[in-house]
Amino acid sequence: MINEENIKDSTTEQKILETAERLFLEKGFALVSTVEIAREAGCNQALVHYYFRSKELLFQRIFAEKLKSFAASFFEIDKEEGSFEDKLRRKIEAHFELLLNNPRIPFLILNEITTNPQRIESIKANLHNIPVTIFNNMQNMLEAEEKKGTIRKISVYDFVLTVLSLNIAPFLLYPMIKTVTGLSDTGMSMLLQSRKEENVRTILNSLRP
Amino acid sequence: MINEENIKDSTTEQKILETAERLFLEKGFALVSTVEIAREAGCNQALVHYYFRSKELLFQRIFAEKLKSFAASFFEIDKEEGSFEDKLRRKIEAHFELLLNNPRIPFLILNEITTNPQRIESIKANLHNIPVTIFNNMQNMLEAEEKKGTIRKISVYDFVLTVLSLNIAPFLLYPMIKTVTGLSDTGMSMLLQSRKEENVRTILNSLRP
DNA sequence: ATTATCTATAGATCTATAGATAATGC
DNA sequence: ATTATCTATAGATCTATAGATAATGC
Repeated sequence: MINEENIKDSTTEQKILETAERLFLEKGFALVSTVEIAREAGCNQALVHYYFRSKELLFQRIFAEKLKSFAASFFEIDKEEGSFEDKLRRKIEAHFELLLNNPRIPFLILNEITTNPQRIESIKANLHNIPVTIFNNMQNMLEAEEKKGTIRKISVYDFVLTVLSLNIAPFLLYPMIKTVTGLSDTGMSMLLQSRKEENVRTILNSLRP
Repeated sequence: MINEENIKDSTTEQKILETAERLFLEKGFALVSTVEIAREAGCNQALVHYYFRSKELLFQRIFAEKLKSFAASFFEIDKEEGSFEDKLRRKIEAHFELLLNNPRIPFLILNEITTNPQRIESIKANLHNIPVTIFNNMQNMLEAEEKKGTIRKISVYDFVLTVLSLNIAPFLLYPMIKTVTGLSDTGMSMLLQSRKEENVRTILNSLRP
């Protein structure tokens, strides 16, 4: 039996999409041309427009998908049981794991939001009210723990920003860290791997009363 | 007595430099054209090249200066006396204050390093071996405290990355935070102001044994 | 004389589309 | 017939420079 997915993966359309994704993640929207996408995909430049109409639409499609993965890993409700600490650890690690598998997502999102602020609205629409729900959930958890005396008082916004800061920064700073430390690719992936644990420790420690 | 500085500030050359700085900080190198710089500076486009030869040279000049401020606030040796905690607090706050006064520096540096990796080498050259000295100093301080039992064991790299992550992220995420929270400019500057204290608390707390 | 400013333009992109040709599906 | 692919090109940039003109400093 032939796998339809595999056949489709080898079409020109799919190749253009994959190439565009790679290039956009590498350089951001503005620095990638449809000429370059076509060249790297091994096809004619007109085909990029034939399949995706415009550079903007091609980008939006990729961007929306990446944004969704990112948000999902961060805002997903954790249904599994466990202590506050266990659940928190799982949340941080799941988010960090997504970034390990998609290390350029933070740059793409940041770059696009900063240089093209009106795109934020489409982001908000894309996420619906998931963030609000999660913020509320998280706030309840934090307040409950605080009452139990197991953690210090902290606003849910500060808390979320701390987690986000610690998790995305190593990926944003990747090129700088690599140069300053002189580490190889293997060395860098070991550094990132150990950073996951360090972030969990830092966050849990910082919450203590 | 006439102030020469003020006269120079009003020259076309100075106006081009200031406009370019504002625009580069706002959008990064690639998204700013010399046409736009000239228009906003109120002069002819050819003048941008007359005074600065090329867009690249104009950018480098601005970039080098911004990078220097950023590095200085982070790597400056703290000569004042005080406890480990006091010195650390001063360091974190000084860095955060610089960012409050130059909120777009992290974006500029990050964007430029990511899209133009070979520029990192010039950065390294620019900083000489200041970072190494500071890393060593910091490591000694951390080890001494660890021996006293006042803080947990932590590598100096992890520690620096934590401080950097927490301090730069609020500025990088500024547009996103503003949209998600719906805060006004005043509200945002209050949030950032309180974030400084929160970062100090988070970092000190996270170091406890 | 020298420096500052402008006009005009060469040459290199880049996006998007029109229209021709080739490949594929009934 | 329909879909995929290519050639060619219009129209809009953008950077950088050549060369003319205006302003300023001796």
